[in-house]
Amino acid sequence: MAQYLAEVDGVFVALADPTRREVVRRLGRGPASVGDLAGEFPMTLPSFMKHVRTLESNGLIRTVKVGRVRTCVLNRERLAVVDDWLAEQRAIWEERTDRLEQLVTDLMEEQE
Amino acid sequence: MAQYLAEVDGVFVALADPTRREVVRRLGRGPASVGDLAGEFPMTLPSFMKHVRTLESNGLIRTVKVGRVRTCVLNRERLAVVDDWLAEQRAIWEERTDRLEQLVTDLMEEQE
DNA sequence: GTAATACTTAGCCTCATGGCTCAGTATTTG
DNA sequence: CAAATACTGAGCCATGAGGCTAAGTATTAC
Repeated sequence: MAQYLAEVDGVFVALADPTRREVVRRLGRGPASVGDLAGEFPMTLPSFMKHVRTLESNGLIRTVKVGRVRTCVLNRERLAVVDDWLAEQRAIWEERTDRLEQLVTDLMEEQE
Repeated sequence: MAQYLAEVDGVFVALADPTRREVVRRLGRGPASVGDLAGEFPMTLPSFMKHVRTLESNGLIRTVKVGRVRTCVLNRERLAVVDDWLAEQRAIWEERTDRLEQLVTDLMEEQE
């Protein structure tokens, strides 16, 4: 469970960076080499590689090196961590019988 | 659209911190004062307040101060930003006709 | 009206993040 | 085999995030 928490944290942290989210999006269209991916971002290769490693160490992508080219592949199942977290939030909300926040929110909007 | 990107970024950044995710979860059960929320975390009130402000400025919660007590309320709709992002990823994936990554992933697993 | 409560503000400190350069290493290519 | 390619490793640097203390303000309680 502490393990689980660490995993959730890693995934959210990995996705908190716009470059990394863009890599995930790009890899959604299909695998790509580090070099090709890097070409789409305004930074040097070593800098970009850090993002690749972050994504890989948090399980969002997998990579393989063949010859001198490292190919990156999206690990779609990993996005389920985010999905699950959202589902959990919804479940907590749905447990509630009252809907106090709606009331409060409405009151707050009236003040504007 | 740049506006949209900034919003997505803010929400992901806000959720990248475990304390803030926990606050979101806690507020899912109902509104709470800053003091009550802070009591659940091992940090000082000023430190905790920064998290509250981050959540509020990124639209994940709303707060109102009545007398000397500031009450926090979850803004559930804001989680849709994450939901939408995930849906977008799924849509990108589903556009694809081939399923090359599955092949690559399978090949990689065989190597282990 | 004094004291306690519940934040707020200001300012400081440390470490992690994200970017860079420069110098490898390993693979192709010509 | 020499040169180009595609990373990789090491190390530096600036910024910002997240934590702290100390002091201040506004409300409420006694």
